[in-house]
Amino acid sequence: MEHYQLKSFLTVACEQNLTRAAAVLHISQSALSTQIKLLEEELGLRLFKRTSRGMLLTEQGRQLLARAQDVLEAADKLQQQANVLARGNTVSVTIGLNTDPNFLRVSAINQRYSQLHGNTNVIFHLCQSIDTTQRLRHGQIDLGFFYGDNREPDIEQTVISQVRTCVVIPTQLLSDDPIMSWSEVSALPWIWVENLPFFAVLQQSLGDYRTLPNKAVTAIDEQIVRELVLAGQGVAIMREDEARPLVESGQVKIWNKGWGEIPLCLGWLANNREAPRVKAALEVIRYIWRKPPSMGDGELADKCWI
Amino acid sequence: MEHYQLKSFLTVACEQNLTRAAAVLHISQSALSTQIKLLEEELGLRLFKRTSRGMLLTEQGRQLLARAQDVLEAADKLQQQANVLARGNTVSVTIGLNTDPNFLRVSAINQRYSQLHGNTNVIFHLCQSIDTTQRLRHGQIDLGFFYGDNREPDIEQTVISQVRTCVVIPTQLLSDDPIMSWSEVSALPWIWVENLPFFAVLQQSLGDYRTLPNKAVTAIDEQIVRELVLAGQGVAIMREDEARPLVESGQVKIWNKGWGEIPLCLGWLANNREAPRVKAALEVIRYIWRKPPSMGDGELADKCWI
DNA sequence: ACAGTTTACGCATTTCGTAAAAATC
DNA sequence: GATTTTTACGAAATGCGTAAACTGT
Repeated sequence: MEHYQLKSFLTVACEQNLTRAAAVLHISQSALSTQIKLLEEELGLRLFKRTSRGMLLTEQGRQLLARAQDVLEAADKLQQQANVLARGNTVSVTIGLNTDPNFLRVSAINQRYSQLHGNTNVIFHLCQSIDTTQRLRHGQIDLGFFYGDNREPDIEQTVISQVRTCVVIPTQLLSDDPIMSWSEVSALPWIWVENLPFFAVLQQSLGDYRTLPNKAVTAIDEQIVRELVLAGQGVAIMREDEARPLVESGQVKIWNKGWGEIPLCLGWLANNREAPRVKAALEVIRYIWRKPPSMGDGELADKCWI
Repeated sequence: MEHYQLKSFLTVACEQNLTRAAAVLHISQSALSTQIKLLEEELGLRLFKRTSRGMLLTEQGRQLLARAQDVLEAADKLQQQANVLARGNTVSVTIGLNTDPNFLRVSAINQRYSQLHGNTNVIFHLCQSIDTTQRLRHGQIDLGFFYGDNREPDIEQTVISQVRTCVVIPTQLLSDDPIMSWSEVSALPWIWVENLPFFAVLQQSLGDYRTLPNKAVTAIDEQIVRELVLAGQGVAIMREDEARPLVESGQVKIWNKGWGEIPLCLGWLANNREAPRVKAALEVIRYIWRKPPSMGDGELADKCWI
């Protein structure tokens, strides 16, 4: 799957016609045809429905086009930032986020950090728990949040908080019986996230129940889990705070035996332990996470619009 | 700039050594060497410093690696979602967001939407104002937010709100004189966002002052603007609500002649005017945006953690 | 019959690998 | 002098274009 294939995919989707798209891309129809064909083969599905009047996106193609555009956009940004970097520059402390910024209180962290250390500044960067170690080692981030334990010799860590997780069941999937056993729940379709250590916790608390859940769909990230749960596609494990609004709107129920707890940790390179920016950031984050968030406080307060 | 080059870039950065990286990638050292060289030439900067012990990321390389990893991650997600789509599926209404979800009240929108229409669900997708039209036309999004006016025959729109914008000046760049004229401000370095129509508004309100600001840096998106402003790299135009916490933390001041207002619009394909999911979503969004957000309400209420 | 996509096949470009040269500690 | 990157060049692979075949309206 190469960049030029995605660009072709996008262009064909726009033009809805191979001939015109080929003209736009300044290549021949036949070359474009094989590009699309190879891309479809690689992805293992049909992106377009071929009609006598042109190429029409399939539903699958429609959904993947959005993702393809994400890739192209990210690549654009890379190119543009390269242009920018050919001149200006910026130095700062960089913090990796393994989940949504609001939950991690980035706004409060930034505010306090820059109050205490006016000259430097914080850059937040999204990255999955699983990548944190790697990104720390190569200096892309100075500190990083991640779930679970991650004992590696060159990385130090501190537990920031315990995150409560729960099993959410879309109302569509509920049986009449209000009480469900693990065997009943595990038989339902599950929505799975690769590389997210939430399930290990559930397994612990369930103890004996060794049955593995029935993985119906493997999702890509937490956001997609939310989409799929809302669509009633399956049961999933979510953070409690994320599940709450879904419960309140009546779309899901929480399975009362499915509660778990997982540590939210903050890690940094042992070598950088004494670096001022790291020490400072660590102190700030510990301070911000000492107290639970509440209305008049932290991330909520400075999101207020009035 | 192709996918395999970025993968090579990442691997070399990880291994800090061409020879090892080549082994990981199952290609020869020489091939890898030329790949990196070509990538550097294309980007117009040096990604690595060559030492006798291997390849070390430059500061520019470090920053670009983060972006490259974003691209690779997006590509991974595309591949994974393709795998998912080879089986399951989901149907829903999709809404494009041109700026941060919290500001656009996605949580409140989702909550009300799913209360009223339990069977469908909302999928939010980030996309720049400039892309909204295109994404609407090709069905990637059913409705989309964008800034400013965008009169096109096949797209209908409604003004959702007026967004107040202001000119923020990092304290580092302030002169002693508390009152600054446009010629003084425009002479400062500016941080620019391609494709964001904030400046047109400023130009209107300033009227006579035709001097163009001194564009020091062209940033890639709003998040980077924020980073660069915090780093004191230049003056920028931001949404008022985004600027407020920066002002409160004393990092920037607002230039009092720089206030502007720009419409936040919601658009949809004229052809889809009667589609139930579009009508329903439109109604919900209008309702949510009728009243200003406040503490007990909407996006803040359901982010509460206690 | 027409507008469009797919397939076949030779050609051109790109990329790769081997091996030698250059650079740095 | 050991380790590592760069350069040179022939070989392999990949993508491209022309032209013919195919498909549905």
